[in-house]
Amino acid sequence: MASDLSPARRRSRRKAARPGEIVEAALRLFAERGYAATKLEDVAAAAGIGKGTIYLYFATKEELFRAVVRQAVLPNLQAAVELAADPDRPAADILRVLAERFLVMLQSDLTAIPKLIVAEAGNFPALAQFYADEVASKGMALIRGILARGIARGEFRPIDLDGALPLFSAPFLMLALWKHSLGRHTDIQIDPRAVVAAHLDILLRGLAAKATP
Amino acid sequence: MASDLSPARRRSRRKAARPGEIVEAALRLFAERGYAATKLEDVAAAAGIGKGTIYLYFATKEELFRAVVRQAVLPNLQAAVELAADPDRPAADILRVLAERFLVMLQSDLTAIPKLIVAEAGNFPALAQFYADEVASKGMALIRGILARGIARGEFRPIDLDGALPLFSAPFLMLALWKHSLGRHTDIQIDPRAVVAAHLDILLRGLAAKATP
DNA sequence: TACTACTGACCGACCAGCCGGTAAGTAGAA
DNA sequence: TTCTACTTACCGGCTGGTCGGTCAGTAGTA
Repeated sequence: MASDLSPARRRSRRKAARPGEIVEAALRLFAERGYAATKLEDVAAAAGIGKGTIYLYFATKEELFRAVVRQAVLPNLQAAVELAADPDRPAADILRVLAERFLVMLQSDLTAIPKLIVAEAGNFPALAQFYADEVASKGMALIRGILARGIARGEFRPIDLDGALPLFSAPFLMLALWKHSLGRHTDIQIDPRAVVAAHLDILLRGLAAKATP
Repeated sequence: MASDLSPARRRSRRKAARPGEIVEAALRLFAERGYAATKLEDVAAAAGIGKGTIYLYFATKEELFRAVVRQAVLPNLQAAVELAADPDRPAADILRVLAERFLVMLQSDLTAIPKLIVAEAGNFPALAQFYADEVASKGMALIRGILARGIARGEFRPIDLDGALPLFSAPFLMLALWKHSLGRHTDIQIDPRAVVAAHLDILLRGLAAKATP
């Protein structure tokens, strides 16, 4: 990464690039160790800079945390909203594409964000609220819209929308958490592709209006 | 709780009861704040004793954590295993009873354990491994058995078992995490009963062999 | 008096945040 | 091109506060 400490390049000025590098390094370490157990000194080392430099760009550790969450979350959410807006696609199709995109995201550290939020919600109420409003709330509205459209068009049978809302995302959450916690410490193998395939298979069949061969 | 500090009753406590009281208080605080952010001094206060007393029963904070997890997890797991062992019940029935039991557990703080494990797996590999082997592994074996039996009997259609394994528990995990993190910091209401009902409805229909009216 | 469950002041390691100092880079003059 | 004067990104040793863990002492019991 950006950690080439060779004296030559060390002091090069990169004011514009620094914040992004720091956030990236912080995400990596937060994902691995959690917020409390991550030392800013280590974040600095991982970013290839000195500890003091972090404070040129972020006032406190907490603010760095907020930046990490914001940077990781907002672009992806935006993309998902746009996808779902397409009024011509069948609902089942949209769900499949969303699932596909998740599998790609699962390669990166982005999916550690839910783990961090879950762990630290109690200690950072403001951050929790931000996430609840910006991500959870919008995400649920998104799914609700897709399901409602599917029902309206006769793709899906009528169901209790409120109850069904969390069901689409639950397996994705589980896969994300697994990857960044237990999955690292056991031999049990979970194949995300298989899980997602089974999920779509069972969910779409469970939702389907009467006739599905 | 156990925090009656009236000098009269204070010393009359018996050695046998202490560990359980401490573990109970610790679970409450860990659930609320997470492991790192919980001070042993506060645990002691919540248990109505002095800080030093904790060290009469637990060598370190980490060992107390392990005790909390063990005490919260093992009895419930045992009960679930016994339930699933009943060879006469239809598979769908067993899943319904498990779901029902989860809703009861959700009233207590026990469901904060997954949150703690997810958050701290990276920092306590041994604990993560314990949980992976004792809970995740056994839990998955349990579900696998139930699904396999359902398929063998023609209740369920044949599906990819490995992929479908995590799907049953995913919504429960989500409900547990929601209750102990985001749910505390937002107005969004999620009704666990409705989610579980929708889950069983959709899952069982998605799994069902051909004929389901 | 002897015993023991318990206490809480204290210690030391740890780390977020600070700040005086360093040197990379720049611009203007010659 | 080269020198000098200046700016500022960057560094890392230090401090103050926090908290896990200790232990000499207290109070209840027999």
